[in-house]
Parts: sequence; structure tokens; C-alpha cells
Amino acid sequence: MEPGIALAPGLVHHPGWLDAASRAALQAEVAAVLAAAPAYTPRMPRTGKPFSVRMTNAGPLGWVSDAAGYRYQPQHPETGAPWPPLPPTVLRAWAALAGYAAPPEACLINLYGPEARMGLHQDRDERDLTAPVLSLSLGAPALFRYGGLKRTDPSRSIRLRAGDALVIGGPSRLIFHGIDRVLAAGDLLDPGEPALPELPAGWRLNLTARRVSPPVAGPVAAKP
DNA sequence: GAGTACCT
DNA sequence: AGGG
Repeated sequence: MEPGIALAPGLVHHPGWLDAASRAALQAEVAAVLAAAPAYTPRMPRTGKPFSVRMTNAGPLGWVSDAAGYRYQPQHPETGAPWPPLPPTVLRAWAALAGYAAPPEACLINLYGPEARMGLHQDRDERDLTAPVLSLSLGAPALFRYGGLKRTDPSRSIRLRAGDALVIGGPSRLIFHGIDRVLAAGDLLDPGEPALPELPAGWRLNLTARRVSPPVAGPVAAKP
């Protein structure tokens, strides 16, 4: 597993982990996901207030939020279709960085317009909290804020750029985190084929791979 | 098992 | 910073 920069125990930043070719490949993979599973606007539990971020998913399960609450489900909430397969680049990054044998089951794709934000929150809807969450960034840079295990713990922010990977695991698995703001220009989406017609310059895209359920028990060790 | 991926 |  590659070193990266430990921001806290279990919270590891890998700046520029995806090279230009991998970023282009991932963009093409995201374009395919969006074609099969269009971005939609999630809503807050109970109040139904819309998020500023748009979302879609890939993998056997996807994270969704609406007035009924947060949950993982196998189908797109609007089309009813199963989520498309996990992008190969996400699986490759997981194998290299997650330190977890079983593959991810969900890849949440967050699409941030120039004004989009994500308030401080915990990723705690997964039953398997021993697996890390792996984040990959594309497009415009953004200010990522992270704190501690309590909402009131002090927080810091770092800049995430296109190609950065971030592993959120171990003692940091349940830290509060969010996106303060997307930064203007600077990094545009790499020109790649096929382009992402739904993603104008100035947008940021984040993919988070998650293990939702504990892996089924493997072979039992032989007794002496 | 609160809530709070939101808002003031 | 903190709400109910």
C-alpha cells in the first residue's frame, strides 16, 4: 500500500494519485455511468430540502437520500434501473489503496457545480465500518474540511485536486467531513474522450467507493 | 437511534 | 457555534 500523507490516523491523502491517462479513463467511465444512471438531486430526510450536490452511483448498491431517509439500494431512485457496474479505475484504486480484501459494493458519484457544498457529516450508513471509504477527485479543486468523531471537534481544511485520492479509514472512519467550496477554474476537466457533456468547466466530481456489508465468511482455518 | 450530507 |  502506498504511503501518502497521513492527515490523522487512518486518514491518508494521496495527491495526484491518478495520472493524466487514468484521469481521462475515469472520466470516460463516469460518462458511461451517467448515460445509464442520470444524475439526480438528493433530498434531506424528513424536510425534503434539496442538496446542492447532484448524485448518481455505480455498483451493486447505491447511496440515496430522500424524505424517507438515507439508505443503500440496488436501483436508481428515479429510473428504477439497477446501478451500472463499478468503474475499473475505481476498482484498481481500491485494490491499491484500501487495504481491504473484499471489493467495494457502492461507488457514490457526487457532482459539484461552482456553488455546491456539502455540510459536515459522517459516512455511517454502511454496516461494515471496518472497511475504509476511498475518495477520488476529478475536475475543479475544492476545499475539503475534516474534523473529529464529534461534530463539535475542531476541524481543518485541505485542498483536493483532480487526481487526488483520499482514504478515510481506521480510527478516522467516522470523522465528520464535508466540502466548504469548489474553487474556481485552475484545473479544468482533462480533455478526454468521450467528453462529459453534462459537466461544464468549473465543476468538480467526486467518487467514493464503499463496502456496505461485511464480506461473507471465508474458508475456516483448518484445525491442527 | 436522534436530529445535523440541512439550516440559522 | 449550534439547533431539537
